[in-house]
Amino acid sequence: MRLTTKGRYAVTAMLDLALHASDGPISLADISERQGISLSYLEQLFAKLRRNDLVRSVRGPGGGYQLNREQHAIDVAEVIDAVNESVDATGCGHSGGGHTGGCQGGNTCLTHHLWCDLSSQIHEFLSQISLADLMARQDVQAVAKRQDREQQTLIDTSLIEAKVSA
Amino acid sequence: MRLTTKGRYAVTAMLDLALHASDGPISLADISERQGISLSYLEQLFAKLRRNDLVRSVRGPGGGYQLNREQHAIDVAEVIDAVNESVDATGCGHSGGGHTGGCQGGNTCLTHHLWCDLSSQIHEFLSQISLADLMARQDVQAVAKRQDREQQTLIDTSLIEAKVSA
DNA sequence: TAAAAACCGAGTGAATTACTTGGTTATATA
DNA sequence: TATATAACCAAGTAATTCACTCGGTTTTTA
Repeated sequence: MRLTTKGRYAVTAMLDLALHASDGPISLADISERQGISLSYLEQLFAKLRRNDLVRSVRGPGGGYQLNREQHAIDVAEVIDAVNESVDATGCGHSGGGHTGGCQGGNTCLTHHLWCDLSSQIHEFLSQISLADLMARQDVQAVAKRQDREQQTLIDTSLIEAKVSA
Repeated sequence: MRLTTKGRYAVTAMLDLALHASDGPISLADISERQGISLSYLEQLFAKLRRNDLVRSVRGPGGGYQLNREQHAIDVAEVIDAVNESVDATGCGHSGGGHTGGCQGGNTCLTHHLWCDLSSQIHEFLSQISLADLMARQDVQAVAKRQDREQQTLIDTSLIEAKVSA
């Protein structure tokens, strides 16, 4: 279980999808705008999310991505695991444990089991939080509301600019 | 609380110090041999550990490093924090939380509080584990015993080689 | 037919990791 | 007092990852 900004981006994007689920398919351009993540990076992340059956895509105009399961049936841990899929399995790290490398020559290192414990601890924590849980949080609601307002402002502004240039 | 191999190396090295505390100061060369970590890298890590008062050094022949506190008074979290000391404090991440960056323009991102929760969860877990706790673990005892045997074999071998070349 | 969107691959600058090289200083011991 | 040991220090470096850019193609709707 690697914990990097990559996984955070993925969870943020998935949560954005969940929050706007009622609007039909959501384009990555929308998510990019709202969450401040580059479009191409989102494309890479969603390719992995799609491969892991966490989202489904609709192509063409009006298309975008949708959650492939109910919001309470997707947990944070699997979102992070999906984008971190990197099959190395080198060293002593029996895949899944998260502790790959660090043990020399097939021998477990001193702290091997500690990291395994920690890894499962983190996994346990994150697998008990679903997208539905996140959506119910007050802080998430507040941020989401602000982001929608900001995006609307952007749209209005560009409409005005379009009229001015016409 | 960043979790990388860097922190793991540091904890492994500190645990090695704790396990051989009765032998007086331990040289980094010994730790390097036993734990398979490069000497210079250890030097860098121990410079930070020393700066954080986790170890003290003895220079000259027979010198090395010793724990600067009792084994039960040093926990895993502070060892990791010591080697990860990188004062950025950019973005929304109020230092200590661990979630730096990811929030655009001073605004907290959707999952800001989630990562703060997780970070404190991990910190909580690791701060409750002392070097003494680690030493008491059976798996650690077993690995330590094997490592000492291996090192002794190396010493014996080089002694024989020295005699042969003489 | 044009535009919107997913899909795809290659490349890139910045940061980090783990390490190497090549020193200097301090100190115990022969 | 000479020598070896070991901490201490600074610079550089290959490999990896991250987050992103660029330049496409394919599918689908209007």
